[in-house]
Amino acid sequence: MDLTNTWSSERKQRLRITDIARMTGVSAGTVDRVLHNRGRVSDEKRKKIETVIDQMEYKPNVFARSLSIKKEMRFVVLIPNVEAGGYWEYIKNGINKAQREISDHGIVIDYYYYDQYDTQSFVMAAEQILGTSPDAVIFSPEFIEESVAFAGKLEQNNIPCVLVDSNVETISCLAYYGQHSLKSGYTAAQLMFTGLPQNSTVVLTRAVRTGGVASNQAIRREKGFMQYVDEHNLRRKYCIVRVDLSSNDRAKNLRALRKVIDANPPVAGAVIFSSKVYWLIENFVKVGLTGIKTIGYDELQQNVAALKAGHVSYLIAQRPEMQGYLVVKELLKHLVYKQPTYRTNYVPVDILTKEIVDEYVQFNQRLNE
Amino acid sequence: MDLTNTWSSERKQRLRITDIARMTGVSAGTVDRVLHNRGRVSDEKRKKIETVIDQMEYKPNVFARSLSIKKEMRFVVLIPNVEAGGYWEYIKNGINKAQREISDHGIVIDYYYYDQYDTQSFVMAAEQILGTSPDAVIFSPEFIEESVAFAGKLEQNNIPCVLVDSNVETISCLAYYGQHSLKSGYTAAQLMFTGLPQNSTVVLTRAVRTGGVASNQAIRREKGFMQYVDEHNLRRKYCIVRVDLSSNDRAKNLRALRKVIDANPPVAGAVIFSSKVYWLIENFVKVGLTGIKTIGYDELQQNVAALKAGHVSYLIAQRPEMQGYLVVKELLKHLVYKQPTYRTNYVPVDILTKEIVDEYVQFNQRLNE
DNA sequence: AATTAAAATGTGTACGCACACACTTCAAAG
DNA sequence: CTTTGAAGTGTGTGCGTACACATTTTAATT
Repeated sequence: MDLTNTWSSERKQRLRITDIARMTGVSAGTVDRVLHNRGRVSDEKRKKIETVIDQMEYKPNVFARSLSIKKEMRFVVLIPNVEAGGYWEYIKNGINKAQREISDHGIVIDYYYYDQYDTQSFVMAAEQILGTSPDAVIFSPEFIEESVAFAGKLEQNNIPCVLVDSNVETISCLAYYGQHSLKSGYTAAQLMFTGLPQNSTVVLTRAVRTGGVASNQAIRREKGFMQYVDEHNLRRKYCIVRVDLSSNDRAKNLRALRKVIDANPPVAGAVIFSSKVYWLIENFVKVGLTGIKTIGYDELQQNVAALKAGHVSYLIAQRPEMQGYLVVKELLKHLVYKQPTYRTNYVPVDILTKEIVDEYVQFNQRLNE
Repeated sequence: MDLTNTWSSERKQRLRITDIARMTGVSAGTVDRVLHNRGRVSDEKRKKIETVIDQMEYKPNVFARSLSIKKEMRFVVLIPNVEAGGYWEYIKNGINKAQREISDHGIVIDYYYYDQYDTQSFVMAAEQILGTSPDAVIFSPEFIEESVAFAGKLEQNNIPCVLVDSNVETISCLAYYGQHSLKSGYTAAQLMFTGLPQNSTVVLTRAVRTGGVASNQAIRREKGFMQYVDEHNLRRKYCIVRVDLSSNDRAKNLRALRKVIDANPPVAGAVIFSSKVYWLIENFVKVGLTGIKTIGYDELQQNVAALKAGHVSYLIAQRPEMQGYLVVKELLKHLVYKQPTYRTNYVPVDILTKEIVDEYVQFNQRLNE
């Protein structure tokens, strides 16, 4: 059965449901039932309609489709507290952009926050969210066990969820968007040791919670970094020391840093496995240590300023707005458009230098307008 | 006049045109006239309506809007011949993605191609395009003078145009998307010389047209590269030699390369300022030169293979699908949605290593699905 | 005051899809 | 031969905007 001729002659527009109906001698309702597998159609007509749909490659008009679908759903976002200019503000901006796009579907997004350094705050927020029975949840699994538990309860209640920034492989969710932290750490090492004078010291720093635990991301980044070190037998050529920084006691941090630096001259490089290099830099200035190779993460305004001032050699970035945006879009794809999704989606490891950072930032900004 | 209360109580949905009409005691038609500045509305009512629109931040439903707009337009694309697996195929894939999204508007895209090495082919295609009076043109201004002339004629005929990949600042067009070639060349140099043993040779190669002219992009990249060299006084420490490669005579290229390499030992690095590093690598293998630092451009499959095999040290990429996609979307923004656009839009300089290239490629692919 | 044109405003329909509901057919049970 | 209910099929309306067209109001002119 070749229907191409019947068709193309009458109408150069795109194939509509009513066209298919006319061509197969049925009504639009029947075609609709076939398209959505709603049953209640005789085998004979179903096959005929399916043939036309396939042969003529029917694609629904997305605008009409979106207009007529009214979902009236509520998505909930659970992320660490958003401080102005901090990493999570970028993620949130991306989510906001997606929200603007989908608000016409009748979808609203509610935010809940937790304290990155306080497990209980996460557990309580999660509890609270479950009480409101949302249609979907977006969250960042900073605390592994608690996140697994939360995801389990969501699954029990048939609430789909997606992960952002940090990944926990054992969680069965719709999708994850974030960076391959191991590789980003590996890359940091690559940049650090290329051309670095031998017999010098490299300082690794991490932010730690009370109890001395670093974040998932920080741990994996360091692991990636050390993987490079070991693969290239660099422990023999360099002295690599780690300093843990706490989020509250700045004076103590400065002392610890100073001690390590004084004990291991000459320091030739430093990395911070969290998003606040600019703060590390401030400390280096206080200690009187300048002109060393420094690597940090994320294109926060203050980091970018430090990069452009020459105090930071490289920033490794991870398109946070994109992460936030895509994570929402993925829910839409699944819940509204019923399309398949990928579970694990790595965002690229972006390497920034002072010369190319401006275009990077501007590009992301314009994309997010 | 505060209308918020009147409103929020009756309806929690988004504000519609008919709501505004009801609230101001007019019909939807009048509101529509105000929204689109079509005149034919008394000052009194216009002001009243405008007040409500502003105060209540009316935003049209994009889906309804898109559905009712039927533009029936034809965009024309003029780019260099697309070879399978080549750079332009990526740009085209991005354009295709945009086309899929906007085909529901009734917009079609026609392709015209020219030979990158033949000015006349561009001129003739341009002529031909003008004859079909398209609604907009997307093109890549490889040949500067001829492109300026083309853009001038388009302007005379009130046909908006956008530039992709290569920029010509004197052309007044709606938008340009592409990479800041100077900075990408500068970055190549940075990567090349960091950690490179002194008193060695770096080979720069370019593809040239008949007549010995290199492409805009290649010229600017080399300029950026040499800018870095001069800023860091590297001519004293390194021997930098250039080899021009022609597109047709491969045997000759090999001889030229061999000659330069033999005359300037030891060669420690090589750059190719066009998208076919993999081909340069093949020649190096033939010459018996391996283990040197090599830098090339664009994530072509063959380049990626060479990168992952360790034959290429870095690739510099420029999101070609994104360029193609955004350039079409920019036309839409202007012609259909009448929103303002930016003239110059630089795509980031992406630095790829063998470890992170996979995520980069996959991310782009999924975005382009 | 009547006529007429222009300005102002209202009405109705198309856009294409989704879905509720009404209607028809038909076979099995009474 | 009717009744009954399920399976199969068609009709109609809403989604919110854009725009053509019809209608009413206003102002200018005779």
